[in-house]
Amino acid sequence: MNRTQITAGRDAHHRPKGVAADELRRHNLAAVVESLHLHGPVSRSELTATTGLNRSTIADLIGELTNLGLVEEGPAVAPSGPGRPSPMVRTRPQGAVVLAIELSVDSVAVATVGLGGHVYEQVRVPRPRGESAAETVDVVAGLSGELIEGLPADVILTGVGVGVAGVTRRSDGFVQLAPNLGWRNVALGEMLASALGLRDPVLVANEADLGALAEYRRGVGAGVPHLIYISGEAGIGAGIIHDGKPMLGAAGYAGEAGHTLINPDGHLCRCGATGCWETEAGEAALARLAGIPSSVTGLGLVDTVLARANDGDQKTLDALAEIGRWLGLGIGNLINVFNPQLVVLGGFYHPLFPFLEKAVFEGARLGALDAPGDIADIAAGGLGPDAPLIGAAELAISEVIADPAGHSRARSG
Amino acid sequence: MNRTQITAGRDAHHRPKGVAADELRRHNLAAVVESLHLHGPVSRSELTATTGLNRSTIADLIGELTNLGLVEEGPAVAPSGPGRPSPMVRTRPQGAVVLAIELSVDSVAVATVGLGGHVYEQVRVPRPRGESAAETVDVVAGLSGELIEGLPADVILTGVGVGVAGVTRRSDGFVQLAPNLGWRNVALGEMLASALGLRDPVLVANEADLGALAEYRRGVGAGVPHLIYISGEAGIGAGIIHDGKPMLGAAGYAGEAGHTLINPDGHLCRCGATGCWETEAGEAALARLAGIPSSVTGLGLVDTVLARANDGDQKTLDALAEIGRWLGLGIGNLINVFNPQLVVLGGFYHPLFPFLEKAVFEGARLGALDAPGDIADIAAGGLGPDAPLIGAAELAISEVIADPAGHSRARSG
DNA sequence: CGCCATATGTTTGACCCCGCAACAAATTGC
DNA sequence: GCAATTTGTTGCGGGGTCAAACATATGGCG
Repeated sequence: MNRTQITAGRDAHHRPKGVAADELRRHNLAAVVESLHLHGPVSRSELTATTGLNRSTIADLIGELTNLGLVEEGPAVAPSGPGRPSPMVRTRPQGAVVLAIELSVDSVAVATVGLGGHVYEQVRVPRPRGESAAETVDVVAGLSGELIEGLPADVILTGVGVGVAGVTRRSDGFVQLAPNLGWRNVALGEMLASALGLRDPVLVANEADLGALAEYRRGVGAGVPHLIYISGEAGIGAGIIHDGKPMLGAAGYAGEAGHTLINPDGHLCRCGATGCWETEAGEAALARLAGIPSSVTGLGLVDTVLARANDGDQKTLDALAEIGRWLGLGIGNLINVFNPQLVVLGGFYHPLFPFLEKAVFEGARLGALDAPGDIADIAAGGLGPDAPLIGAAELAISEVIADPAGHSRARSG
Repeated sequence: MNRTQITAGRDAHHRPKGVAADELRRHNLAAVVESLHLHGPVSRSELTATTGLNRSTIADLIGELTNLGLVEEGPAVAPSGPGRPSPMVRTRPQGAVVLAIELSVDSVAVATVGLGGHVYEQVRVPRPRGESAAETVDVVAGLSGELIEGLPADVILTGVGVGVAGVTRRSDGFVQLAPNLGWRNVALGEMLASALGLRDPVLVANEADLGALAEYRRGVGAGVPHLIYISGEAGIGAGIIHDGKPMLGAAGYAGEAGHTLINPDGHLCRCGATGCWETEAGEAALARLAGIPSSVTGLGLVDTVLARANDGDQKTLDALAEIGRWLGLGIGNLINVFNPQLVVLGGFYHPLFPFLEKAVFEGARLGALDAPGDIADIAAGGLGPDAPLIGAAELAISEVIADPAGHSRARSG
């Protein structure tokens, strides 16, 4: 708590800004690119319908985007009725390619992804628990170099997105605390920028926030404007999409739900407190209740539990029911506080979902009030373990989408 | 939890909309009105600076707003340097007046408020606990009629805002559950609309959401874009301002933090669950711990506690420390999840704040992670018990601000 | 008191962006 | 092969903002 810093924030009084005509153009260009990026190729005439803009305006916008190399037109397909067929418009992936990086507890992954979501290449390698930030950055830089080498010659690299399992400041990619990676106060954004040697900005975000973004844009939550993504790795993190936009809080720390108090008589958390949600519903709780040594973690733990559960081992099933119950109770809390339409389970909850489902729903039903509970669903993620990686790509691509012309200008200028 | 309804939401896939030129005008008119509404009179030249718009554009906008009766220009004041003095621009309160209504547990209040925040008149009367919705609406309609009668002849009434201590659906003002008012499934928006007999729309919102809005616009949180307002009445509610905008969730239920689980071994809540935050930190907990009969509630309870605390009664002080601790722990949870810059305490926490402060800060420090905790402050509200009432006015006035020309058109057409 | 410097309101013209209407083009169906 | 239909294309007009030139209102200075 800080009684003085707030005054600084207050000086930045909200002063509504006016907007000129070029802002209009930027907005409309972004609307077209976003639509194509998210929903794939559509005909010109469909674009006029969905955007509400005039035929001639759409023609003009597409012309500009074509010149920018972000979009191309193809032949019309399946002219279903009478009338002149409308050509299909699609993104040009090579017009804007980003490097996506995920630094997770047990693995790191790198991918090259183009506008529209085309994945050029993707690799994932294991990461030893306890590896230092410098070492991990080295590994990632190596992988990134290879992937960039492997790209076709005509692609334009335009940004880097990074997901990391820790408390991350958005403004500069500074990782305050990543207990499960064993990191603290790491200037990850800077380190990666210099290790990669690219002139593009490096955007660093929390893994759960990116999982949420990915599931919202391309997963089970596609088009659901109010959703929460629960990332179960060593700890628990939550990413929140509110009204179609990531909810980040003042500095980007929002969603640290793993360390909310849910059971004062519970177990000691590595954050120093007692009874945090993740001590009752997280990986450590699962190992503890299932009677598996705490040295078995990550994928090893999941595989062991999954094997035993499939064999019908009662102790394992009970353990899953118990952490499922706590998981559900915590989800109920989040439902009360955020009123989402959907809660998406990722991380190790994803493969275990069939065994957790019943207890999770019961716990959530118990914890949530009727009104918000009635409109909330719970589901396993649609993108599996790659959700945060895809989210990292989306994060970087969003910069291009937000200002297609400005971005290209900056690149050629 | 509902496994089917979500598909309906998904059909409403986010399709980015294009924007035409008139939207630009609306935005800029709104920017000017909002600036004047929030920050009071400013000179024309200051407006050009803060909005970033051109001198000539500002002149044009002010001309239109003057014609609409929303704004007027006065003589320049205090020309500090050389140069032609710039006339002051201020809101014309009578150009858009709203009726604000607050339905609280122990009292109801009504006010007439003009653009810029000018309060014409304001009344508050006690409300017996247990009064039915129909009875309360009757009382409020009577008070409203008197206040509207008392308005000057030239004012233009333009909307109604209502705050109610319950789980409220924003779209139609339907109150799902107001346990502390004793209401359930009340079509409050409709009832008030017909009882008032006005043609203006009636906007109903949760009391805590309006408290947050009020403290953000005119209270201790003025200009702090990430804040949480805690409303301590019979229960606990939270209103969230995120990035300068109310965070409402999918249906407007967001912020029901009073019923988040914080102590599984705690007390039974009237919501049916055990160990909700409000059973540990709410009014009932205070009475229980201070040894005051549960029949003493609301203001009576606060007065009793305050008197005893001022006398140095140890049992009362201990009770305050205990609920302060729980309050702080719950605030710590909210800080982790929302990463706010400021947490504002309202309702009965406001008068008791001096006795709660120490324990609240300790609890919050314990519950919050370092990173979000370092940038969060906790403070008593700046508007006292009237915060939700002022918020109700702001809610209704926001409609005018968002589209000044359109609103006037609708009125005269 | 008159002049200059300065800041700001006012007017005019230009540009950008979008919508509209007329026309041209491409397809279906008869 | 022709009408109906849908959509791309072109030219025009209007709304909105900006930039520049001009007009106006002040303070400072000699």
